[in-house]
Amino acid sequence: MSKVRVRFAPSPTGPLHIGGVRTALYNYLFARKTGGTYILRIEDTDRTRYVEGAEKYILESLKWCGLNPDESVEKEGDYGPYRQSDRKGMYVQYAEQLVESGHAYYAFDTPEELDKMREDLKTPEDPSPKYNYATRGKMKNSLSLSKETVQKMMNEGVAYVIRLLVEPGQEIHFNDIVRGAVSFKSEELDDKVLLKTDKMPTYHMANIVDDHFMEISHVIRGEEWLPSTPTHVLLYRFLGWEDTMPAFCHLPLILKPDGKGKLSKRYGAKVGIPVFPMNWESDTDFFIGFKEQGFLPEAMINFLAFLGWNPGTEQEIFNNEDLIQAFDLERINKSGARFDIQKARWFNQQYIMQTNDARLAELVRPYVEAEGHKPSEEYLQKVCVLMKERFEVLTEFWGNSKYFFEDVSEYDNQKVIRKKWKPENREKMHDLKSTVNRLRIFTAENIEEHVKKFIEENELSFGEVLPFIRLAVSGTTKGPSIFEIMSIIGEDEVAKRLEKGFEDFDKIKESLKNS
RNA sequence: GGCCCCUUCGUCUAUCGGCUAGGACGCCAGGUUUUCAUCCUGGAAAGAGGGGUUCGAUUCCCCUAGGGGCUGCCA
Repeated sequence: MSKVRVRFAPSPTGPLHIGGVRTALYNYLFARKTGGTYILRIEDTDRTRYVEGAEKYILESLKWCGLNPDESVEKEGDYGPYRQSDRKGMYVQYAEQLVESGHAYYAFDTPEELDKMREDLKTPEDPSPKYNYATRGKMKNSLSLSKETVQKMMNEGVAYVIRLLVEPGQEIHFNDIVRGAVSFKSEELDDKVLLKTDKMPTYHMANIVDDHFMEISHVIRGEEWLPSTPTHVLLYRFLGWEDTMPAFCHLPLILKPDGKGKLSKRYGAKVGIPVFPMNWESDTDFFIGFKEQGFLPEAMINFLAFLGWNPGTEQEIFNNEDLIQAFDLERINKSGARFDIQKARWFNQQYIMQTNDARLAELVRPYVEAEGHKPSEEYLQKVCVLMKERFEVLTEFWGNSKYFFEDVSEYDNQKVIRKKWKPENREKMHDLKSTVNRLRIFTAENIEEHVKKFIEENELSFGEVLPFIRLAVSGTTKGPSIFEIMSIIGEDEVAKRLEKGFEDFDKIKESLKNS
């Protein structure tokens, strides 16, 4: 087999959708698995849809995801340029070549005339008439007009496009790696525009020319391209490139989590789930990203890899290297996969738990600093040790861990105060505080030993004491071992919080009683 | 509407003619933790329907139904 060269070819019309990220991932994985080359090509042939900043966003997103291309606009290889607008001059000659060989023709119809044709020919049976063998004779093109008229219009500079001439009565077969044999009848195709009036190619023309000259071996792209693939096969054939035509691999779509349909950006915004790798902000739009929602790129990639593919084993956690090893185009599923944010969160939690303390501290630090605290590296890492299995996404870290960094201002469990707090034990609790505060060795083990001993000696129960130490020190009844928490926070701070907490509990109990 | 693609637990999926249909997420119950999370154990939960082919179909074929995609001088 000749060398594997694959490309991810997004269009810079906005932020890179999560489905695009998965397409990039599968291209990347396949290239790495086969020792091939993974290329990024920017498909910016539609100037009307060009969005400022989108290309940069795509590049940055891929970087964050760890899907760095071997060749791209930032890293030119031997097949450049890697931006289609920079390749503009290449396409015209092949479009012209197709006209000369009788496989394409000039068409002068204005957008208004096209609309009119579609409107006039529309019937209940055929609500969307095509520009094809049946209709092209009625339109203004070099097939329906006389040579002289065409020449005259060209001389006058009348705007024209070049359209592919598709003859009816043929079957176009091709093999898809995911779907197997697929075939279309040529009369179902339309005479697709190849070259637009601005001399820019359409996707159909550009992707064939570029894939050919970039020596692309496999086209791995979304299923939405399946219906236009026969047109692409025809283009390879008419250009004389069919013998080196790439293999096709059409990926199943990523669907909405609930009901039906393709996962869209609007939908994601509506239900508050990320649909983009990173935040996107423009004059008109704001979309939240996985990154800003507290996802680790490895977790997101692992999750995405399993949306439409699986290794056939029961292993689910795959790092980059594992994915490359296990990946196989043959094991990609045919049907669309629903996006399940819950599962994505589970993957993220798995990765957080696996992350070493130093890196986790680094990941979590921005959230702590955003709250105005600058803990030492050592301190933050200690907190991470205790908290790492207690949050699914990074953004939840602060809410669950703030008592390590600042005083307790409120208590999240009033019920336990109302039911179990005994003001008559106040004196004993005060003694407990003093006992704890006197400890010379302030380790979790030592605190635990002495607290338990104190409880026994004073004929208290764990239930009367432990929840209140916890609540006073952390403001919540949830969390890691209270003795570990105390040892990290330190004896002075602990004494202060116990004192204040016990006082607060008395007041709260009193006010709850009255209300 | 037409064309193409798809169809196993709620969701992601395993099964390449022998199935007591396996795993994961989520859910429920129990255990560990006198908290929470983690972890462990158990549970409920599926091959759209109808025809074939076959000794035997979730698996192969056909039809129906349902879903999705495409149907632009957008990609």
